[in-house]
Amino acid sequence: MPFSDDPSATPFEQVPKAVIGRLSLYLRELQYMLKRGEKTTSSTHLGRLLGFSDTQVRKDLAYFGQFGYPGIGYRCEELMNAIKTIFGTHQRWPVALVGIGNLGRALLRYKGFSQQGFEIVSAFDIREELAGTTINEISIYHVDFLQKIISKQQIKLGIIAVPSNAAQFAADQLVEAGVLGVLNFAPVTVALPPHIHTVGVDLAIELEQLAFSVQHLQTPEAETGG
Amino acid sequence: MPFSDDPSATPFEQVPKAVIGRLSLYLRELQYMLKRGEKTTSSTHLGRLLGFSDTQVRKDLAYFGQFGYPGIGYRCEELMNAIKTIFGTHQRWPVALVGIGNLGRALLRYKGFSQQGFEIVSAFDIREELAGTTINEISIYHVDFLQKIISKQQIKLGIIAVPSNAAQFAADQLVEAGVLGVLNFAPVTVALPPHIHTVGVDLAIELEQLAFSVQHLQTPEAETGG
DNA sequence: TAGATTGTTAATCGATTAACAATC
DNA sequence: TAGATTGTTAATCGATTAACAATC
Repeated sequence: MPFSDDPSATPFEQVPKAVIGRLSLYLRELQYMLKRGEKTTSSTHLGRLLGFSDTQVRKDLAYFGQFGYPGIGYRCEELMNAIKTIFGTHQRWPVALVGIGNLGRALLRYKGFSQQGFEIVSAFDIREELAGTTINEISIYHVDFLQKIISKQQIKLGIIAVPSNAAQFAADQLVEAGVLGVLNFAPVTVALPPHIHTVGVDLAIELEQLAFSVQHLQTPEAETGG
Repeated sequence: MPFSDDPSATPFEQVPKAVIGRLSLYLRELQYMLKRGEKTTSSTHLGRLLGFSDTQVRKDLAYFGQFGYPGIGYRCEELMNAIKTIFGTHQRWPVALVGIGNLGRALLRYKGFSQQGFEIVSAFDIREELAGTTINEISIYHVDFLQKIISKQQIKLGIIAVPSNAAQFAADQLVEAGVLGVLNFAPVTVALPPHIHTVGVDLAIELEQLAFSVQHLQTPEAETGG
């Protein structure tokens, strides 16, 4: 019964960043396989679904230990659980959201987060009239209470969905409240202390990448999947 | 007056994919600089804002030609225009949206697209009751009319914001209508012909990446910025 | 057994960085 | 001029791929 504290596992810092991105995709596929009642899969099968080579799938997983059975492949449920453990999403992560505009509202109602082990537990906006209301049973507070509430709830992940000119302020508030990871949907770079992790998602940039490819590239290999 | 058809430029197919991602970030920063009235910048300055080295900024730009002035740096407006030309966003791209749920509605109201040269010109949903309505002045049609409308409007980029189980159908429809690039927000991998470009944005996966970093990584280097 | 498939090593390929002459 | 900064080459570093013994 191999696992992520396998002696053959590579220290996490030495795992290429791209591997972590693909790991999420493997997890997603495994979850669909399980829904369809599939018990086992293989590196070839998983790779074909996602546009990667079988070698790459095996190598990626090998960074974390030995999960497969020669001659058989991988047991879907076992591998899914192993990957969830690597991400820490076998347990629930409470998340805070700042900014209840169009995008913020959509995020509050998005089903996909809870399916992957994340739950937005509190939301904040600067507009007084939103304070005290709820969306999808999630309470909205005035941003003045952000620090107190987030530090009390020991929330470690925050989502920024405010206008660009408020993004740095929102990020600073989150960090002061003890958040360690920030998912930033504002199309602006925020400057944060070195120990804080940031992922930026700029919706227009995603289209830009696509526009470049469509114009200039002939055959797309596997493009960004997450 | 250097430009992207510079003789020193590398063929687009040989440009590393990661470079294109960073190019979008350079463009975004340049636009903010211009708003602030800054006339010139340098590879060091641009790099520091984004967490890249000056060498990397210069090397990235060098794939496309010579845009800088030794001893001076880069003229913001000139470089911005050059990058826009590379992306093709000096002209407007019409875009189609499929799926008017929470996320679709947010995308219809999102200001960021038009700022970067994209415009959602038509939207589609399977629910009869939405057909004929508009959001943000964008007409919503029944998905039965998707092919006719998109091919007539010669739309080349499509956005998928439907539930996972409808994503493959939506993608197929878009491709049949002549779309060449698909931005997919459904948390599922869609299978498409080899000449079609896809970018997948899975909101939960972004949080997963963050969760991994927060748990296992000490000092984040520059993380995904777009 | 034969066929399938793993985990791992070594070889290849690609991307980043350091260094520096050329330029303003 | 001296200081700043580019574009580019060569060296380094990192990631992917091919090959294959081991296993079921």
